[in-house]
Amino acid sequence: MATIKDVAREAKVSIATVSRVINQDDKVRDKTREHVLAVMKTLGYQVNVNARALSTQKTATLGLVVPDISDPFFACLAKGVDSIARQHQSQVLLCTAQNSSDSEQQAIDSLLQRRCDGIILYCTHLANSVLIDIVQRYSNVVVVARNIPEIAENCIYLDDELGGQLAAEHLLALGHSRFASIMSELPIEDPKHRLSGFKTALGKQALALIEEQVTYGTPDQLGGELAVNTLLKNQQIFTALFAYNDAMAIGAISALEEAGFKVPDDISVIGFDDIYLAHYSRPKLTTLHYPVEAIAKHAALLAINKHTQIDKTAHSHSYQPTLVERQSTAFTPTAAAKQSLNKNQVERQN
Amino acid sequence: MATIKDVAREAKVSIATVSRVINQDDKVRDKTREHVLAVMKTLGYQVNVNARALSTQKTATLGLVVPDISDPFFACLAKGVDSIARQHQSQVLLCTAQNSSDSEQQAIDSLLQRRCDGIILYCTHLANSVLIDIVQRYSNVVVVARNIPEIAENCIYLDDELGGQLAAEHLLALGHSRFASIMSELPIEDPKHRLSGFKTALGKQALALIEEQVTYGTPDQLGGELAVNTLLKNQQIFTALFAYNDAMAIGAISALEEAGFKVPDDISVIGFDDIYLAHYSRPKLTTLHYPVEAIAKHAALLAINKHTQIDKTAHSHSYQPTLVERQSTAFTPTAAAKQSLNKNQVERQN
DNA sequence: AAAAAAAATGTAACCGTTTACATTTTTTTG
DNA sequence: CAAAAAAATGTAAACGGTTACATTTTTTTT
Repeated sequence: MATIKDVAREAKVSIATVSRVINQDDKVRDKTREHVLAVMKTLGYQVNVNARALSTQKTATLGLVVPDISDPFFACLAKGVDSIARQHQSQVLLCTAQNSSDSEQQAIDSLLQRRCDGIILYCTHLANSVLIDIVQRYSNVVVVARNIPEIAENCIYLDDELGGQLAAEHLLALGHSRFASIMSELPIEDPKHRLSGFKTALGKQALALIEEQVTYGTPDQLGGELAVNTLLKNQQIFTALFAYNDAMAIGAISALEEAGFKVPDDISVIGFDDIYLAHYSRPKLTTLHYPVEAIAKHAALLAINKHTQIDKTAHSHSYQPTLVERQSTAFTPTAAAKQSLNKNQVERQN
Repeated sequence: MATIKDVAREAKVSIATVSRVINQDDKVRDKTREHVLAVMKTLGYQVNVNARALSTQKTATLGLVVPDISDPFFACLAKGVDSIARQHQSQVLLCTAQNSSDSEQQAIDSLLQRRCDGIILYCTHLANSVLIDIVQRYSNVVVVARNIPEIAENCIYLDDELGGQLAAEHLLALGHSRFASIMSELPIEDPKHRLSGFKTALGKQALALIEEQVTYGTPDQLGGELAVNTLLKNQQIFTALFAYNDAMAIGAISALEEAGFKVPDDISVIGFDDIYLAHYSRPKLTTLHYPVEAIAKHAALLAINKHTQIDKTAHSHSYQPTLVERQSTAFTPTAAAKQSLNKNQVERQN
């Protein structure tokens, strides 16, 4: 592949002049520039950005670590990061970590070794202490979906506790009183926070969610199916189910319908994330919207130190989920009856 | 960030020795190695792979261009490429091209500039002539989902024509005789091939698909909805619908049910790709399986010139789709009646 | 048209590695 | 224990760019 030297030789100018043409420096005579550009074209010259990075100490690269890029949630995250990268003439270097802390550590090392201008981490296995160490050493690292006090400035996360509360409040408003939940078994904090928020809101109505009504599984469709089957096998009775995410919720609906329950007529199911799966499924999922693209963008800007472009009035480091009502939740049969009674009364009054 | 010089100075050895430690060269005394490793650790040293790339002319990077990473089809493609990259101690550099040939060209340039060891392209806008030029100049470029004779050795693609045929044969076997199709409006060849195969198979039964029974849209859920609505508005009558991909098929089902048709009872819908959407949707989609991960892996190996690891007996440069029967297709009402008649007769005979 | 000022171009050091080759140190051999 | 052989370490040139500074060329001024 042609180098700057080849171009310089061919164009009979110095490499400095070629470099100026490449970098659109205006201190080049038009005639020279055109000549050099022509030579570059015939040689198919492409600047070597690795060499440039060495001398400028900038790589125009944003590193991203996610567990699995084929999961639509992370694909959306990647999309958000990519859009910021694009705005800053940068590219995304994608690392998938295969669900182990070793693999996550490796991914991070390889991004550091590439001297990414910024690094965004969605880690599900690495311990807080490791992340703290990394962020303190390398300040261009941002941690997504974790709230670690020691490195609060480099964390962007969703208020999962609030999400759990909103889910519970929605189901309570529909008249439900018997709940169950299926959560992710991964060693991260989100499921704990979501569940804790859910329980808090139930507690306010003097309702509870006991241990037997919660089962765990992998945060995907299959995990949802299995988790619901465990609930059913254990004879748990419930009319409303809170799932860790949309994929699990969809798996849950499958398993429930397989078992003869109608969603939402017999059982209401609420998901989390609001990735586009939620639209595709039948019934369309009621879920909590996770502003993942906004979070991704915020994280990316933070990572490349473009704080100025972040709308700080709108968001601190914490984002809030919002309820999206679709068709997988409904009034409980009894509540529905009451509701229609009320409606009749209202109609009669009119 | 610490450099090799810092380590050398601190460890009181030459940079060559440090380099040998980094690269696990065995010509280093154990004692020296341990000492250097210790210094590297305290300094938090990470090798600068850009500098290394300059000197070794290898970047351990695989470039990938796709239209949109949040589309699960491309996310699967990325996953396949990533898995090969991982096997070769490499990383994936992801470029999304925003549905324009300019954007695609830019993405390719930026990957060339990074001197990726191999480059995999899924381009939906760039003309064949441009791709031919690129591949002829840079032999480590592989084009996915295109069959361009001039650069056949660097193309990996699906036999879309066969896919269309299989779809038609499946619907014919279910007794259908009135067809419609919704295809992608993007300027690529896949939809043409799929439709052509579909028509060929219909032709063999002296059936046809006229122009009015085909509408076009963006290859996503919304595009599917709109395309079906156009069909319905134009009073097209059909009992079987062939969609360009699963997302359009799901959109189509939405629109059909909205219009009062039951899928598959009134109208059968067949998709294409068999991405996991196909499982999530209700009814689960009958579709043509697109071995996208296998194709991605094959392309990645080809791009990094590891021909030896490709199972050539199993696959040339062309892959074949396979029919996956799920629940979105069924016998036509009349055929269903006949079928049950046959069944009764068989039962009576027994 | 010569001198001064401005613009264009060139020279060379540097970025952080790897690696062939030179040199020094250690081990083996007789 | 000295010489030879082997092993370990160091030196310096490359890799392909950028850029401060020096030099040359062109333009402006008088």
